[in-house]
Amino acid sequence: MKRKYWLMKSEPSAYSISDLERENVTCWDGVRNYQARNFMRDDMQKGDGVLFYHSNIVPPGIAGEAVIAKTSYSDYTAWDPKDPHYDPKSRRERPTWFMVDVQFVRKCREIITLAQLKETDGLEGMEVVKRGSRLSVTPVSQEAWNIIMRKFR
DNA sequence: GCCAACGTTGGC
DNA sequence: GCCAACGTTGGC
Repeated sequence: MKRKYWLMKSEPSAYSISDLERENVTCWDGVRNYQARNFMRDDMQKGDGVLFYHSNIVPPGIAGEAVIAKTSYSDYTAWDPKDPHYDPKSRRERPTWFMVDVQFVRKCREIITLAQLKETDGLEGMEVVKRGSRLSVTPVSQEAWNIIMRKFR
């Protein structure tokens, strides 16, 4: 299957690119949005490229590159009443929420800021540059990926 | 801290 | 099934 590309948001106060660098691999738990879940559950394949995006910080932007290390499986944090993302709707026999494993590839030398992304020709179609975009997992086109990879240098 | 945008919930 | 109220996200 052809390699696909994604942008995944995280608040660095909760989990940053440096946390991923230290851990190497992490499970992307806590996603509680159906559209984002569907992308993870149905479309992500091992080896897909990931833009690791820092949200809710100044400045927001792409902080590094990662790769999908494991396809989706049940997000067990939904079953834990003590977890902040606990969801009683999700049953073990019929899980509502899913996660994937994400592996560190590299950090950006400098954050590629949202402002820069908005100014870059060819990235107009990216979800993250659109006004009011809140989806935490979004597909990235091959073209957009290539443009952004050039900015990593 | 503010608030626009958006998703979810629940009464009807 | 509609839609107002509410909660969350996330840029600024």
